[in-house]
Parts: sequence; C-alpha cells; structure tokens
Amino acid sequence: MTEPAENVDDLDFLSFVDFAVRKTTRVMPEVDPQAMRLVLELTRVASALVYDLESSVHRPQGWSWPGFRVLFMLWLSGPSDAKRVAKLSGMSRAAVSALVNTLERDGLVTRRRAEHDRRAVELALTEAGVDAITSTYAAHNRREQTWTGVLSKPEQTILIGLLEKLATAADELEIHTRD
Amino acid sequence: MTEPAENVDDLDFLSFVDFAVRKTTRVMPEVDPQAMRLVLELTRVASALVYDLESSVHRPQGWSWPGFRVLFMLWLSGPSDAKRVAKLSGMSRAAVSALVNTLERDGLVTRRRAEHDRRAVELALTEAGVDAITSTYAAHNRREQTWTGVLSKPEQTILIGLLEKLATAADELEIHTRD
DNA sequence: CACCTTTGATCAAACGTTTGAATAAAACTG
DNA sequence: CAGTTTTATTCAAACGTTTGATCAAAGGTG
Repeated sequence: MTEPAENVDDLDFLSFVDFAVRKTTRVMPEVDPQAMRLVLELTRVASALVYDLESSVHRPQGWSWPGFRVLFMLWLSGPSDAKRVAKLSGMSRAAVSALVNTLERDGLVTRRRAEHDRRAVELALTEAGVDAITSTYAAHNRREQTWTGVLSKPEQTILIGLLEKLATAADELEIHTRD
Repeated sequence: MTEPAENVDDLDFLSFVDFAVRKTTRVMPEVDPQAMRLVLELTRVASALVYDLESSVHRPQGWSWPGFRVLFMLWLSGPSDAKRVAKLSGMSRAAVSALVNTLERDGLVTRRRAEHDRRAVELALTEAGVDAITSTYAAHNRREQTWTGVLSKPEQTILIGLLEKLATAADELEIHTRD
C-alpha cells in the first residue's frame, strides 16, 4: 500500500488517485468515491499501457497505435469495407478515412472501390502490410505478457471477467456510441 | 455469454475480441491468449468509457477530455507549475503547454511566471474555471456511477484492487514513461 | 420513372499529441 | 566567477480525431 500523501508536492501519477478521491469526497458529499476511483484507475492504467506499447513496440517501427489497430484488424478479417473497419476498431468513419491516407502512402494498405456497392471503399493489406503486422505482433504480445505477468492466472481471469461485464453492460446501456 | 461468431460479418466492437483471440492463437502458437484478451478488453472498455464521458458530459460544455483533466487537477491541487500538472495528469510538458493555450484563451486558466523559478510557469484556475469544474464534476460522477453500477460493490472493490496491482507494477517495471 | 431519404465516404477546420529543436534560466564545476 | 550542463518551457512539423458540410450512389415512395 502507498502512503496517503496529504501534501500535493509528494504526489505522482499513481498516488494522485488517492489524493483526488479523498479531497473530492470531502468537498462534494454526493460523489461516489468507489465509482470515481474505479474510473480513474481504469483510465490511468489503460493510458499507461497504451503509451508503453506504442512507444516500445510500434513507434520504433514507424507506426502509430491507431495504425497498428487498423492493420491488425485487416490482417484478422481479410479485405474489408472501410465501414466495417471503423465499427470493429472503434473509430469513426472519418478517422478511418484519414488514417488510411497515411497507411496507403506508406504502402501498407490498398484502397479500392467495392464492387457490390460503388459508394463503399474496400481496404486490404499489401504484402508489405502482412509482413509488417506478423513480425510486429509477436513483439506486441511479448510486451503484453510483461504487463499481465504481474497478475496470477486466476487474477487475470477475474479481471477479464469483470471487464467483459462492463463492456457488455456498456453496449446495452450506452447512448453515446460512435456514428 | 456471446455466441462465438465465426463469420466476420456478424462481429461488432465487442465480439471482435473473441474472434481475434481465436484466430491469432490458431496462426501464432507463441501468443499468450490470456494476455491478449486482457489487454484488448482493458483498452476497449477504457476507450468506450472515455468516449462516453467526453461526449455525454464534457463536449456539450465545450470541453475536451484532456481539458477537463487539467482543470480537475488544478482544482484539486490549487495553483501548480506546468511541470507538476504534466506529471499528475500523465501528459507531456509540450502537451500541457499546447492545451493551456486553449484553456487560457477560453478564460478558464491563467498562466504566470513562477516567482521561485523564473523558468517555470504557474497555472491557476480563474473564477470561471472553478465554477465550471464544480458544476461539471457532479454530472461526470453521475455518469461514472451509471457505468460502475453494473458491478456489485464487492466486484468494484476487486476490480479496483487488480487495476491498482497493474498500476503499481507498471510503475516499477516500466521503461517507457513520459519525459 | 422522378423525387426524397438514407447511406458511405471524404473534406475542412479546430483541437490535442508526439518528437525534436530552440530559448532561457538555474545549477554545477573547476 | 566563467563555462558547461541540466531543467522548464515553448515552437514547429507531422499525425490522428472530432464535428459538420458536401458529394455521390443506393433504396424507397408516389
């Protein structure tokens, strides 16, 4: 356990959560400290994780995190309409369109008018794209293992279960979804 | 439990995780499916959560998620050097500098040369900034409660504990940190 | 079949982030 | 105390994202 730093100067990215919860509940009694803490921890861990994966695995290869996600998705699903890529990768269609400009310029993805619907654009990996994603995903997963390795297997299973529960509920309850 | 959709066309943002894990482990046996699943779930839940909070609470007020984070931090800690704001909010100093341009223009934050060190910049909330953050944080936390409410209190406690464990370990093991 | 609405994509403008370079003040070092 | 190094910030360029507008193809209706 970390010390409950009362002094703002002793805080860091992590102990800030404790400080924030204590101070906020003191001033605003209607705040649910558990909800606050959960959201703070979740977003902070996720952003540290993404930052680490991006900077240790993807940027050295000249890729961004969103670029990796789109390449990975296309590798898994095969050639796909831009619309499906947006849905499965959780991006807006405009974001996919802009991102594919870069990926196409770098020779990793091709853009093609779809046959079944002349409005739609079909995206596919180039050979260079396939080579790139397969060689990089191994490194990506090794880094994932470094992170998850601090939890026991049963703990990992529990964590996955709780996150799935949040994800499923969000899907049902959520008003604000993309598009 | 969701159906194991084998057909790519039936997938959505959520069931994509199952599909991705099955397909990847089939092709790359060295991949740890548990690590893969955990990271996918964590990043997907976090990004859905942030997207929802931003679009339902903050954008309607004319704020961005990073802008909210900085304002909230300054509200909690009082006037602070830009450096500390960067450290506690998990942003780079350049990002803070750029973001404060907007917040200052909108009259929410003031910038001042620090007395103790004439290189440093001290940031503080304006009165409008204080009003804004206090009225908005209540709505923010209500939305947090909607999300976390799908878990029981004991489940919330377990989830927080596991996330803290990840965060702490990350802090020790992590090579790639900001700055 | 002409008309209207919906759908798929892109563009434009504003914003936030990143890395690396530049500027300036402070802290060391000999 | 002059010279070097470190520290705090900002700037510049490239990238990714968002919302809202535009354009083109498809679908639906009378």
